[in-house]
Amino acid sequence: MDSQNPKKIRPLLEPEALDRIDRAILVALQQNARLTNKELAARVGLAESSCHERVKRLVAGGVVRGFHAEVDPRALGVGLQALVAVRLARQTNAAVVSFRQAMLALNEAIAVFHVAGANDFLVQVAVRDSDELRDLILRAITARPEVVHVETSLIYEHARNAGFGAP
Amino acid sequence: MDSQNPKKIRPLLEPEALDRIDRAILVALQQNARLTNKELAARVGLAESSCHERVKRLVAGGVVRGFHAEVDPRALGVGLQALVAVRLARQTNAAVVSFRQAMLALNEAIAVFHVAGANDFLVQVAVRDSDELRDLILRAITARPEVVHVETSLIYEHARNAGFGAP
DNA sequence: ATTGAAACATACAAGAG
DNA sequence: CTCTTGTATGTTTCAAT
Repeated sequence: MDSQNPKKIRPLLEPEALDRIDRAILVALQQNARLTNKELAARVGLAESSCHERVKRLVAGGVVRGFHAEVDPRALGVGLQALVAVRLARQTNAAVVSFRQAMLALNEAIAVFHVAGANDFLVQVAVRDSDELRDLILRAITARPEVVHVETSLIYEHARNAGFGAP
Repeated sequence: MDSQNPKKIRPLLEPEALDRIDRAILVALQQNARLTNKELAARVGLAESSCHERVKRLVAGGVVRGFHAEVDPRALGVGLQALVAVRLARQTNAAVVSFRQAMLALNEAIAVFHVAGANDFLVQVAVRDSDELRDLILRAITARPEVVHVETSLIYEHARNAGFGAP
């Protein structure tokens, strides 16, 4: 980890810290990304033009990575969710990359965590029922040669924190 | 679990299945919730007014739960994320509810999974550094009387699946 | 359900205080 | 940062199909 040998020249985002208003904007847009600039400006106590500028800066600077609609999985007929903990035989780069890609290629996968700990991956999946879950795990996970251990936990509830980054 | 004693009368969402166009709308809005209605209509091959109606229906019917901005945690100075697996002493309703609420009250918590398996909860947290992580866990999790076991996994990467519900 | 067009609102850019 | 002006763009309603 030599500072003279930077492996990744990352965009460095924002050297200047985000002020109180920026944070208020981020909190508001996390809760409702479809707020009009007008409403947003009123909430954070700014003129519309200033607010508009700030939002543009936050998006352009990569502070805001995107805007996403949250869809109820039950509406898509997949009311059963699970977290599948996976341990690989060896944590080589090739194994990690190929497993990760395979998981993201699954329509049933909602999110993939690559972690350091007892397991290597946690894959959040949504399926119709337990039959589909079993089938998915056997077909798409257990069957992979790099996988040596799988442990499944049904998800009762998945709550997101509304105001992340508030104070 | 008597069917004559339903604990929750849930909205029942949509009895009618979502058609191909609805799904296309959902996929598009998951990837970019800030698509203009105009662009969205063009993508799914509908007139603006029809598309607008459908989106309204999907939101009103609870199929779309909300629109959220995704914020880069590094921009907020919290570049270290972890998944904290927690086991409770007893899985009573009181213990589960109070632990859940306590976790969601933490600004460091991004998401809380209540699961069935070896553990009872998985809490996704974002902190500045490992010192803050240790402090958070000791102060807000381990210290709780209902908690009997905690296991922390650092998150190397958290990838979201773009087109959930595609086919 | 879907449509096109009118009526309304907003976003966005640029310049001045 | 705020205010303003201006224009382009987008949203929303509605009668008709």
